[in-house]
Amino acid sequence: MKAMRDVAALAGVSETTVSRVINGSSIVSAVTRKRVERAIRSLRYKPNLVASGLRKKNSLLVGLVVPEAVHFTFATLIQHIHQDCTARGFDVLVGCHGNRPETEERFIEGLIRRHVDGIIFTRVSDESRSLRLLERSKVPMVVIDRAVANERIAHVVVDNRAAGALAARHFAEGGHRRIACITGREKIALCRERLRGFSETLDEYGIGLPAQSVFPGDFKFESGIEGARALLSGRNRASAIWAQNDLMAAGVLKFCAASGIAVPGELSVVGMDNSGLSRMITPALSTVSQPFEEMCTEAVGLLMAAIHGTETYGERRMVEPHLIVRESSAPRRSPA
Amino acid sequence: MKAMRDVAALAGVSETTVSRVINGSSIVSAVTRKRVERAIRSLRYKPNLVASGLRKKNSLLVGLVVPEAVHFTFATLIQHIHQDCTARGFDVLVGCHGNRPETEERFIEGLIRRHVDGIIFTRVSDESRSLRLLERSKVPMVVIDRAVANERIAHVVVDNRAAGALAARHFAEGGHRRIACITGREKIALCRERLRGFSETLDEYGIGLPAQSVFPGDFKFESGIEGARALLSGRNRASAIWAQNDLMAAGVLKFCAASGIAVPGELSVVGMDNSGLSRMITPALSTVSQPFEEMCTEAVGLLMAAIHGTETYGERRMVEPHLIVRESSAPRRSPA
DNA sequence: TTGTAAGCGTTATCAT
DNA sequence: ATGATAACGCTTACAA
Repeated sequence: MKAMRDVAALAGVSETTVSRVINGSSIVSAVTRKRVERAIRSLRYKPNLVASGLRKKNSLLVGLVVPEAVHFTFATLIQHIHQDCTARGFDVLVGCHGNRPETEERFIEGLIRRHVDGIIFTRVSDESRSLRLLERSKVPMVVIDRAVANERIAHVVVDNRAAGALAARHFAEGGHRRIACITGREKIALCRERLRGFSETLDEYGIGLPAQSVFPGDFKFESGIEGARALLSGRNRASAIWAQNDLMAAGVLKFCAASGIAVPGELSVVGMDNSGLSRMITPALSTVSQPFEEMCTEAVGLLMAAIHGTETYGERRMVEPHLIVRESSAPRRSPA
Repeated sequence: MKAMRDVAALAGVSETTVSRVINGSSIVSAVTRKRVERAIRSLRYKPNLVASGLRKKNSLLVGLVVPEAVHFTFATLIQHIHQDCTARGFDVLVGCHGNRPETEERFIEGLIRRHVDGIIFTRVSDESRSLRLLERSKVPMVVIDRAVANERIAHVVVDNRAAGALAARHFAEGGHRRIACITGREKIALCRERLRGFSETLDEYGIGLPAQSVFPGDFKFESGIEGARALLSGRNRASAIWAQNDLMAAGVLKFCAASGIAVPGELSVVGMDNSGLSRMITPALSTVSQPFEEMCTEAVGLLMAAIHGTETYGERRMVEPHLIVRESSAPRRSPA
């Protein structure tokens, strides 16, 4: 691979001058510039980012740590964050921690060794151990999607309480009274927030949410099926279920299809995420949409600010979810 | 950030010795080793991979270039390749080209500047322009999933002809005679291969595949809907449709649900990929499964061989698809 | 077993 | 406007 030295030799100038031409850093006469540019082209010279990174103490690299890649939410984060980062000249190093704290920690440590310029981060859960590691390392970082309130870390989240409220209000205004919820793992703060918003809004309508109407799921399709089985068996079964993500809501629909329960005739179902899935299944899924693109833009914006020296500790960006009503939810037909 | 020099000073040895302790490269006496290790811990020293990479001429970095992240196939590739690479000590730089040749080229060029150790690559299409760039740069690389026969590049593919054959045989043996196909973009060789396997297998059964029974889709959900509309309208409509991916097959099911066409009663549908979606929709989708995990293992294996100096130009690994029959396909009920 | 010195390919500083 | 030189943080001869 050709180096700057070769270009300098061919152009008959010093390496310094070549560097100046490439970086446009300082004034170079028009003639030398032409000569250097010609030499660069003819040698097909490509600057070595490793060397310049070592010297300039940057890497033009952003580390993105997510739980997994095969998952609508995180695939979407990868997509948009990648988009915004490359638009600003940064490449993206992706790490999946598979919800294992050790893996998360190992990965973060690797990013630090690699001197990435910044990190965007969806943690395993409240139990994540990487935080102090990161605070010590002084690498600019932004937490996205799974944040914990009152931490001294910049973070971007959807208003999860509002998300719960949207679903609750939709059901309550539709005349539903026997309302249930399938949650994600309790160790993840946003699941508690969503449930809180859901529950307190039902309260406002004078509708209770007894413990047996809350099924503890894990964000996976199968737990939606299990949740539906639990919430729809026995007497006094639910007439409306909010699943805290679309995958579990799809599980509910699957259970209903298999059990001959009409949706939305006998049961209204709402999910969350507005994943591609929600348009594809039948009936099309009503859902609480997260503005992922906006979240990612905010996250990358915050990170870039931090990279350029702005203090962002504890900064919080909260974006608003909205309800998308499709076919899986409807007002209650007959009175309770 | 602490450097080796600080460790050396604290331990009272030379930087060389510190390096030796860290790399285990050469013999160090037990006592010095202890001293150095203690110094490393107490300073929380982390080796700078940029500096060592510059010197050792490696980066422990693999570039993975795919069309997009929000897509079952490519998300799966990201997941497994990431898994296999990190297991071998490599981090993964992900780039999405969005099926734009310029973006693809720009991204590849960036990877070369960054001196990644290897590249795994799903090209835009047969029209991709990055190939000569890569050949010149001598960066080890492996093409996955969208390969073109007879290129002097290592590649890993599923046997796409066999995939088409599996679907065709399934329909033919089920007594279907009016059989149709929704393809992906013709510029992608694997779509032509799939169609070829499908068509020639139908031939073996004495079943024709007239041009109007082949709908040119684009791998997206919507084109599945359009394809179904086209193939199921008019007289003599298809009794079986193979969509070249699950997304389009889901579109077909959506169209049927909306049009009151019973699946599999009136129409059998088979997809391809065995995406998560296929289990979730109703009826559950029969599909031709690609062994992604195996493909990724092969790809990473090939790449690592190349990185370690083995010549892999033109090497081809072909893995076998298999048919998964779920609810969306069944033998024809009544005689033609 | 340990250390010295040179070098990886850039860029920053200081001269000229 | 251009160049010489040192430095970024590490590893690898080579020497001791």
